Amino acid sequence: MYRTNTCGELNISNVGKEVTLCGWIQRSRDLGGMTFMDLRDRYGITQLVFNMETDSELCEKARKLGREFVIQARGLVRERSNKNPKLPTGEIEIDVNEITVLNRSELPPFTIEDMSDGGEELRMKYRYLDLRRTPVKNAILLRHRVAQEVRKYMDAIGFVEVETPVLIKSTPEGARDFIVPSRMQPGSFYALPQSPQTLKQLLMVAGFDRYFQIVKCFRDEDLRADRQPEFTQIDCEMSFVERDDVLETFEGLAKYLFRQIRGIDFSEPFLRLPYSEAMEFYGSDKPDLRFGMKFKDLTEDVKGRNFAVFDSAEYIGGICAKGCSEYSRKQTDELTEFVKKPQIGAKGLIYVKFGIDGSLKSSVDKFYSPDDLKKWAELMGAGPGDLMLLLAGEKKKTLTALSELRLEMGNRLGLRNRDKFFPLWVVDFPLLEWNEEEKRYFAMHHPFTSPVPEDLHLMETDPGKVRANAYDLVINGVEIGGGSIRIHDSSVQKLMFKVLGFTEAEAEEQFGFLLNAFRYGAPPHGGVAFGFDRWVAMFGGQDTIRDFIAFPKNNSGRDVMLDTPAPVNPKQLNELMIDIKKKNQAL
RNA sequence: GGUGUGGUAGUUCAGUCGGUUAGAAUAUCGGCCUGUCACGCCGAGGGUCGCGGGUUCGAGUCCCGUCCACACCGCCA
Repeated sequence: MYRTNTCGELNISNVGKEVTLCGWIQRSRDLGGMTFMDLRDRYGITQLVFNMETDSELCEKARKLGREFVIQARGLVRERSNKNPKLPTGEIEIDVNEITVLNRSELPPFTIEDMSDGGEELRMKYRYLDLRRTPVKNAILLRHRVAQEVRKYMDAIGFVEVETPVLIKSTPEGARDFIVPSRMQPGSFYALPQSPQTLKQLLMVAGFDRYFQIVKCFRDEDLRADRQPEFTQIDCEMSFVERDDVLETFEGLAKYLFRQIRGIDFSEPFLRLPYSEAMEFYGSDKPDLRFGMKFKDLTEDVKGRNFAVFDSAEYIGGICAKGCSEYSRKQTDELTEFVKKPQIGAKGLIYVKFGIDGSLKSSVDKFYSPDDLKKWAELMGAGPGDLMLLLAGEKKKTLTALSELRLEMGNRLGLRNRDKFFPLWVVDFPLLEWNEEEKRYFAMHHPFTSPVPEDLHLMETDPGKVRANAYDLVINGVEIGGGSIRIHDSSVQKLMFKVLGFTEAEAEEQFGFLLNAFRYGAPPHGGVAFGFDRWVAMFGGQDTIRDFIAFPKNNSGRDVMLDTPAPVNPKQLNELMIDIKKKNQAL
C-alpha cells in the first residue's frame, strides 16, 4: 500500500496517528537545523518536517529533493506549534521518519503555484503540469461536478443517455465539417458531427421519447476565447411536446444546476423575450440583462434641426448612463474612439450631459436648444447626473454598435458582476436569413426547425417574415444553448428545402435518411442543446472556456502539447489514395 | 482572409532620442540559519534580444518581409 491518507484530509483529530502520504513536493523551506516541506496531491497540501537533531541523515536526504519530485513519506501526525490558518491541514504536520523517492522530476518550466509565473503558451505546452495548479485543477473538477449533476437530473426526469456515432455524414448547411477519409472506400469521407442533430431526431422516430447526451461536437471554424473546434454539448430531444414543454423542462435543469453548483435559487420563471424585442431594445439576440440601459428609439423625435447626421439617418437610438454626467472630455473621447473602432464601425458618438444642477450640455449644442435636449431626456428617462449617448445611421448597424456601447458602459459602471446571473429565453427567432452573396435564404437555426404555425402560410410568399419555433437560453450576454420544435411533417420539410433552394434530388441525397425515417411515423418532437463548456466556464466565473477543458487547442486550432495537426506518413496517405497539393499550387 | 497587441535570462517583464559591459524580479545552484509556510540573509551562474534581409560608423531600438502567441472582426445553421 502506497499511502494511508491523502494530503488534504488530516487535521487536529488525527494527532498521534502514524500515516504514509504520497505526493509531489510543492516547495521546501530549509532553515538549516530543520526543513519544512509542502507535500501536494489532488486533495491538498500537508507540511512535512525534518529535524537535524532527531535524524540528521534523513534531514540531509530531504533537503536535497527538488520541486515536483514524487515521494512517499511515513511519520507521525503532530500538532503544530505555529499553525497556518490558510491551510485546511494547517493545524498539523507530519514528523517524518522515513522517506522514499518514487520518482525524480526535472525542474518544471514554470512554477506550479496558484499564481504561476508561466505564460499561456508555455502552460499549454506543458498542460499536464498546468493541471497540477489549483485553479486549473478546480476548473476540471467543477466540470466533472456539473456533468454529474446534469446526468442526475436528466435521469431523474426520464431522459435516456444514448451515444451517437462520431463518424457520420457531411452536410452542406451550417459550419465547415471536419472530414475523415475512408480507407475501404477511397475517395469517400466521413464527417465529424457539428451536433448529433439528425441522429437525435431519428431516436425520436425510434420512440425513445426523451434522449440526452453529453457529447463532443466538431466545427472547423476559427477559434475564440469561447470557441474550440471540438467542444461539448448537453444534447437533448423529447417527443410529444410543444415549445413551452421544452422550455419548462430545461428551465428546470438550469435552475437545478444553479442551485447545486452555485447555491442560487431562481424562484421566478425565466423571462421570455421575443427576438424582435431583443434586437430593438438591446441590439443583440443575446442581451446581457444584468443591467438595464435599454435603447430608446429617437428617430422620429430628433430630426428637422438641420443636423445632417440625424436628418439622413435611418435610425437614431440612445442609451442613458446613470450617474455619468461628470464624464470628462477625455472619457467622452474614449467612448467616441470606442464606437469608431472598425469592429464596431459607428461614424461618431453624440452625447448629452445632464448636469446635477439641471444644466444640459451636448456635443450638438449648435443644432439643439436646451428645450430640445430636455425633451430627449424625458424620452430617455434621463435625469440630473445622467449621461445620454446617441448613435445614428443605418438601422441594423447602429443597433449593433449601440449594443457594444451598452456593454462597454456596463463594464465601466461595474454592472456586469460575475456573481450575478440573469438567464432568459430569447424566442421567436426568424426562421430564415437572406444571404446577399449567394442570393438565397439560409436557415437561421438549421433546416429542421419548424416555423411557428401561424406563419406557415408566409413560407412561399414572404419567407423572411416567418418566425421559427426556436429559442435560445441566454445568460449574462452569453448564448448558453438553443433549440427548436422540429419539423415532423414531410410536406413542411419539403417546403423548407424548397425555400432553401434545394432540389428534391439534393434534399434526398443529403438528408434522405431523415426524410425516409419521417415516412414511418415521426412523432412531434423538439429539443435543445447547451454549450457545456460555456456553461461550466460561466459557473466558474470566466469568459474563456479553455481552462475548463483538460487539453484545449490554441487560437490557431493547434494542440501545442501533442504538436498537432501534423503531417502523416506517406504510406498512410497512399492507403487512403490521397495526394497532398503543394502550398499555393493552383487548383 | 482582416485589424490590433506582443515576442529580450528557465520564467514574467523593463530597456529613454539608435550609442560604453542588455537590467529587475522570480526560479536555479552554492554558503549561513531550529518554527517556516511567498521563510530570511550573503554570493554565483544564466542572453542566437523570434527568424531573414535592409538602413547606419553603430540596431534589442528604425524600415521591409516572415513565423509564432493572444484578443477581436469576418466565419461559427
